[in-house]
Amino acid sequence: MIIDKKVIDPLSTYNMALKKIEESGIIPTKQRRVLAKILFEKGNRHISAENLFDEVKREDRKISMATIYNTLKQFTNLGLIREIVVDKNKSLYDTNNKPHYHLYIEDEGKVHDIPTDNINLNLPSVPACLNLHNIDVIVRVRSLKDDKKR
Amino acid sequence: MIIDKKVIDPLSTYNMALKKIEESGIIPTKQRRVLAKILFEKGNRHISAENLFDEVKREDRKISMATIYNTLKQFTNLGLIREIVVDKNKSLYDTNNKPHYHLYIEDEGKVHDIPTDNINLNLPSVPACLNLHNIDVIVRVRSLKDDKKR
DNA sequence: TTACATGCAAAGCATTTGCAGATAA
DNA sequence: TTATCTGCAAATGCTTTGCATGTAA
Repeated sequence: MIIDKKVIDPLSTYNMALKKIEESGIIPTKQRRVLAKILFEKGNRHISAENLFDEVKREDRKISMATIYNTLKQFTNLGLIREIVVDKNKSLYDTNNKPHYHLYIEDEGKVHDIPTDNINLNLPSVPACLNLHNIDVIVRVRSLKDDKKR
Repeated sequence: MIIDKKVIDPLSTYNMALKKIEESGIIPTKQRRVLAKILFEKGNRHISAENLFDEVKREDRKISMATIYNTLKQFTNLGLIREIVVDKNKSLYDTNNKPHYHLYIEDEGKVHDIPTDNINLNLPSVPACLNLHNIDVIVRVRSLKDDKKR
């Protein structure tokens, strides 16, 4: 299996995000710029609200959880990031907005991208009364070492 | 697209569940029998803890939410049902324990089964260090009438 | 100046847990 | 009898919200 670790021009992704924020009518405040930087400068990420909070702190800044949640929702609505539902206990946000699937390592809580061309998904067409929104594919695995658990 | 509505011998599914409960060492108490009946007698279902609670009430019984949650977890551990994560706000439990995928109608919160042979999923093999647990495929759709929303 | 954004603390909500009383075998 | 189960109420943990204060343009 090939796990996608390719970083697709992170700087331009960040700049594109900033541009989208400006164009969208919301103010590119300090907080939003800091969060966009963390989200997009390092390439494709799968990050939780709490992780984001910690990374902000690591840069000697502070952004409240309320703002982080608000911003994540706004960025999601702008199509900059995508919420991925792999575990009901914690929302993860995916900065890769190109089509791809996910490999979820359950005992580590880690998510990796799988390029769509690694999965041959031959879906019959959706009925006319329904609007296809997305197809989520989550390959759930466990590290062998933790196999006894659960 | 063919949505699987086929009911696969619900009575025997219920009996198999009862048998599995007895064999597993947990006591087949009144509450567990009532819940197994609701879950398995009507064929394949996708039900939440709250829905279950209401259905119990509709039969002029009462089982506490604590017991419903505990029982759902036990049944999941026995492999009788499977937790499906389509929306982080509510857990759904799937009584169909054969391989299949899901069609999720987002604006209705409804889930339908899709037979695996309707989706051609050609997955490369998983590395030896990882243990394949499950592959979730969720086809997310919206009713056209609700398309303006969100 | 003024609409919009932030952040604190409180609220909300699904789920879990502690524990005393109840029940199955 | 005794281990196990049930159910209440309280606790938990993530997420959202109300609202006073702060900020960008």
